[in-house]
Amino acid sequence: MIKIECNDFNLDESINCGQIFRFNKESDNSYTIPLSDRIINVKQENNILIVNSNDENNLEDIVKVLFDLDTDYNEFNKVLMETDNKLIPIIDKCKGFKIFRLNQFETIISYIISANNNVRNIKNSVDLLSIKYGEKVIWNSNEYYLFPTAHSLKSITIEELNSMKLGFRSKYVYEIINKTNSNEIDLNYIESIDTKEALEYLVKYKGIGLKVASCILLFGYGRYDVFPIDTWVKKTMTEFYGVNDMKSIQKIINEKYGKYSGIVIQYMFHYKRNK
DNA sequence: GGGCAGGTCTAAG
DNA sequence: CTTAGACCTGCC
Repeated sequence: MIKIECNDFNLDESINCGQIFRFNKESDNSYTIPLSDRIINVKQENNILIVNSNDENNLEDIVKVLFDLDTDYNEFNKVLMETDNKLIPIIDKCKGFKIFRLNQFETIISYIISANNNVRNIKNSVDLLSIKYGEKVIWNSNEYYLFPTAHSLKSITIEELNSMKLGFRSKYVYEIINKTNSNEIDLNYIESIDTKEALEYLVKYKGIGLKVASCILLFGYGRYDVFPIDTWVKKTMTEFYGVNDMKSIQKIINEKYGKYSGIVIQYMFHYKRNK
């Protein structure tokens, strides 16, 4: 067990705002989360995170990266509230919220599945994939499953993906798996290019539109300057600025929130969805 | 039973 | 280049 000090972090809010699909809330109010290579269990007590894992190697650093603990969000929030006073009540509600840094391949697959889908179904499909193809971890005599790697999915068929309730998205996921395995899609390369290029790189693939690509870059690559505009953000923008069409919404977000757009949008998502 | 859920693809103008 | 329809699935 390790303890990590965390200031201005709210685990509950951050984990329940839809950015991560695979987690379990335990009876003691802790959360169990499968990461790329291990299972962690996290509980927050004030400004201390109590973290357990089946693998404590480098655990503190991994948790800090996962929850973006070393980034000072107060600084962003201050600038944003000065730029746009409409954000003040939203940011006030989102105190302690952090953008998670998730496994990149898992993020790509999960957000392709998210298109025109609901959270219950998304979680169900991602869990089915993990149980069937992910590495099993036994910890404290419980069974957990990591999200599968592209390599471990190399022989999956469209029919199997259909049986995991991916629906019309099966063919998209199938293509991403194969192109990742053939190195046509290079997840490390995306790290090296700027956000605009990375968006163009991702939207070439079927099933990845601007929204999904933005989520991949926000949660898989920590690019705060993307803006994944979904139904909730649209509703917030309509409420605040009376605009409906994507072009106007994009323009306002880009001009007002700039390099922090991704964070603002996540705040809006949280604000509107829980209203 | 129709509508909807963190959109995207496709065909048509 | 822009835009309306269709789309798997499960749950309300």
